[in-house]
Amino acid sequence: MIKNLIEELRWRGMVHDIMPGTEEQLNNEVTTAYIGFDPTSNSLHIGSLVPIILLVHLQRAGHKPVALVGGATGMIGDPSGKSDERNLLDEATLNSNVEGIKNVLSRFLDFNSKDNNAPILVNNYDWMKDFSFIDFARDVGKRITVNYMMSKDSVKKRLFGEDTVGMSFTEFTYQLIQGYDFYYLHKHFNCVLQMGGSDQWGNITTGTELIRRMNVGVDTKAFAMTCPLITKADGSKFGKSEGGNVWLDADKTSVYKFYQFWLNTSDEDAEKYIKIFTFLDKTTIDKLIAEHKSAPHLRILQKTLAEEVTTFVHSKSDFENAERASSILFSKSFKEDIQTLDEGTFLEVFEGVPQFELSSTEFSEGFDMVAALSAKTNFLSSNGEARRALKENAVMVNKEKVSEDYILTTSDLINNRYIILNRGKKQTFILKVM
RNA sequence: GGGGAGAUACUCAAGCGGCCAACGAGGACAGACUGUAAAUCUGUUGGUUUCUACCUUCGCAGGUUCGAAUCCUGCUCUCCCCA
Repeated sequence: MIKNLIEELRWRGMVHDIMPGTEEQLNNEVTTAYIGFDPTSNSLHIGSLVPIILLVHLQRAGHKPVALVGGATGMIGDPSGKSDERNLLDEATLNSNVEGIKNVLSRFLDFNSKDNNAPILVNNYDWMKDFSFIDFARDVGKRITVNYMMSKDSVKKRLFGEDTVGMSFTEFTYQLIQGYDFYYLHKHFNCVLQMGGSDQWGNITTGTELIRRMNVGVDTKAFAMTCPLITKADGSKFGKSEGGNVWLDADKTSVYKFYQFWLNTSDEDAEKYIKIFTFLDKTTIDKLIAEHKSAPHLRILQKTLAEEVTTFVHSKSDFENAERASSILFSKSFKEDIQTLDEGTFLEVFEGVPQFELSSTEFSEGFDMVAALSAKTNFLSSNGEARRALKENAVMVNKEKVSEDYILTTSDLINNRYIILNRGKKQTFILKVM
């Protein structure tokens, strides 16, 4: 019934720190464990994919996952990993963020399930909102010494770091509030394990400590486990594409872009990511890695990674469209391939590619490249940028390089209607003449 | 409360009366090479543009000057030292 979760996570490279006894606990009985999500935005990006996947692994291993949305903690601001004091969000924003995050989480975990290890979703605002400051100070604050709190890295870094910016009392309190969450879930849901990214270790252990001190004399179980933060081999920040975050929401990051993000993973990272971001078993992954090594130019790892993650986050058909769009846009026989698509398929396949519609009269008046890239369409942020791109020899019309003086005509139209514009190989735009 | 330092483009960071849309570094984007990889080399990195000029930007508001990111006054904010 229960599978060895920790062993599974270990070979995937998803265990960073683990409290002694955690593995035994998970192997002995169905265990309730939680992970918190910060409502700093109204959706989640791929940075939150790891904790989501952890919860799914947890459930698949037969345990009960709890997803906590930090409606209360979001009002405070977690100092972990931050070198600056955070700006506070107003309540309205926070509420809509909480809702947005609940929606995203619901796509991966079925909170309506009736199974006995069904996932549950909680919001810490529900139990924090009526907790008075005095009560909190007496019941919670009294249990933990300031000395203990100060020893946490997140605090030390802000107090004694190189360029200290100081830290407000508000943020200092954060770990206590998060610690209380764990205590609350422990008490009301028998939740004995908190997981999270490695930057959460300090906050999580404050929780286990608090649980022990609030249950003096009782044999209390409380465990912690963190997974490594996702890094990239070249040291740049994981999860950014063309300067922006990669979101789990098709409205914010199109499926095409999402798919492209994973496809562009470097060899070195792909090997690591396929273990973390997919649910493929060890044999399959080992085989893929071996295949990739013998023929790296085929990019089997990247393709499988992109397929698996896109299907998990979006859907099989979304993945198929994104893959088809990609294979056409990057095809050597682009002209022929594109002709084979009928109108409906064309639109479906290129759904995630930025598009602009214009009337045929507008078009026949003569469309120069600056107009097509920016002035009329806003594909690029300014005419200047369009000119720059043209000067850099980076612009293609239907995959053929053009210069600034090129004028678009009806002979450029594909299927009498579309023109594919490229800025570099990776930025594609579609011009639709109606 | 007293004393000192500072606020410059995405970030760090020069500039200290005209030569400043502002050195340099990082990042980002692009070109070449490749495998839509990595590394490397190169270019670009405020806006409009008839490519020449103009417009907006160096914390905020005023002032001095032919002319200010640079000088003066006030304000706001940040950091450091002393009490």
